[in-house]
Amino acid sequence: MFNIAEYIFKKMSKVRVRFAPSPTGFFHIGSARTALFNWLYARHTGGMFVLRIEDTDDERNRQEYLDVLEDGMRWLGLDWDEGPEVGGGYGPYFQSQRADIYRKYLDILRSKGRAYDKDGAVFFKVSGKKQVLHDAVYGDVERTEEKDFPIFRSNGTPVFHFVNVVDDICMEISHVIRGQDHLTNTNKHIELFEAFDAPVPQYAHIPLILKSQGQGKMSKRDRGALIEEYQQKLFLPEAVRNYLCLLGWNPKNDAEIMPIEEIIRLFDFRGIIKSNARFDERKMAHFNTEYLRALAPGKFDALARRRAQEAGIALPSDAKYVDSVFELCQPKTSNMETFPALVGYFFSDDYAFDDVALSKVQKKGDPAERLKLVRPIIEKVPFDHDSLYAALSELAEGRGEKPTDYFPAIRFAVSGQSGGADLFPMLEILGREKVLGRIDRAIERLQ
RNA sequence: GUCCCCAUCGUCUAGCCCGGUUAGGACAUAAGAUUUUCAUUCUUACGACCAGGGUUCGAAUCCCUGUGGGGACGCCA
Repeated sequence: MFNIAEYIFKKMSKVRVRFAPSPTGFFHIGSARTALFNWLYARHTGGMFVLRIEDTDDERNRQEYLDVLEDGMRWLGLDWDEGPEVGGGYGPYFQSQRADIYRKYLDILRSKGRAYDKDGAVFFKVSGKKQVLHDAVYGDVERTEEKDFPIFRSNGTPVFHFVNVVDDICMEISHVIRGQDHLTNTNKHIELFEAFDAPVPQYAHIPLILKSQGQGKMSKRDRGALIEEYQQKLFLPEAVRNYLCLLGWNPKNDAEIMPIEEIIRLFDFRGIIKSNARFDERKMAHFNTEYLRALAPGKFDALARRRAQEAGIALPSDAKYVDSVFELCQPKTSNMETFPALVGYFFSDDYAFDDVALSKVQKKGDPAERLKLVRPIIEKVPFDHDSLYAALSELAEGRGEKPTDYFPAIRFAVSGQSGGADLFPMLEILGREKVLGRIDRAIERLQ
């Protein structure tokens, strides 16, 4: 759908936002959410999303750490318009390559008498005036920055507050969307912008993500805190992204699971929440399940194969067999972590008999007895749903029971479990011979 | 310690700006219905306006105080 008004609006957009992480070797969920909100705002307004790397620490193996970050962002679908790999007219996009620029800007401050040396470092002289920050989320916040602060260390390297502001000026950043932990730092930044006679960008501080349990904000060590975890566990990135959108933002219409295009359309500062949000891995898991079940079969198939191989399941060369198993099990899949257990018995006769499952099955009568009665049916009756069900019904009726009374025992014999794929399709996929063998083996083991 | 921000079910939140709702939705939990097993789905239940003062005929909504939670005060970013 082409909307001419929207097209013109986006062409005229001067919005430039940036995500400026320092490569630490981790991609924290809070950082990811900050990147996401910047990206959403850029896409909503038709502006530019800049990725700038704050790599001032030379000690680290930058490439490897950078890869984690870039992989994570690509995985989440957060493509940047300017920055590493893609370039742009405001480079370089690595702070480690901008030393000359920082010296130049330091000279400006010196010439204005706003910078002075102390203990070998360079300090910025604050105005000491009360300032009002007009934050797009928190409204007007009054505060005074009282202490001069260092902008160059005694080893000659520039400090975060300084480089952050200088880069934002150089890159013509129009909106700064960042974590609420920077709210009180903003006074330092405004002081700096004003000292350079540069326009202060529009700020939008977003709430922090708190640990699901205990005190404080989410830290690297908390479970579920790293994007890498979700990549490894084969979460669907769309699900993670969708959940993250709703942590600290709300579309005000009760919608939760929705396509990213819809979120981009609805995203605005008005919907951003002021209070910090606690991370809920259960809700996140629910989103993942929903997305998994709605996934196009071809995509699910690829994911399933990857997970099966990872789990050491030897998939047969018969692609039709594998496909039919995955197709049958997709609606029962809640996550890819436990997926191997869901399908393992389709690919190996060496599957475990689950104790908990067994006790459930035993509540419906002695499974060994039931299997003995079922065996002749499996052996002789045509191996299709209608015939098997009819024969099972007849058997049950003769004993004053229902056919479903026999389901759990059969399922358990064939899969070692009490739940999983639909029973008859499962039997048909496995085939008569295998089912028979498994029933015999189960009778033996259960006696 | 100083400063800043926040405050609705266990959790994420709508409602608040512009006072009048049986305070709505989602996750989780429980029960029931549907189902040819297991699931799904559907229905229902459970469950909240932090406290105290104002203002008002009337306060979740406006004001103040307290309490609680979070954050910032680094030659970290």
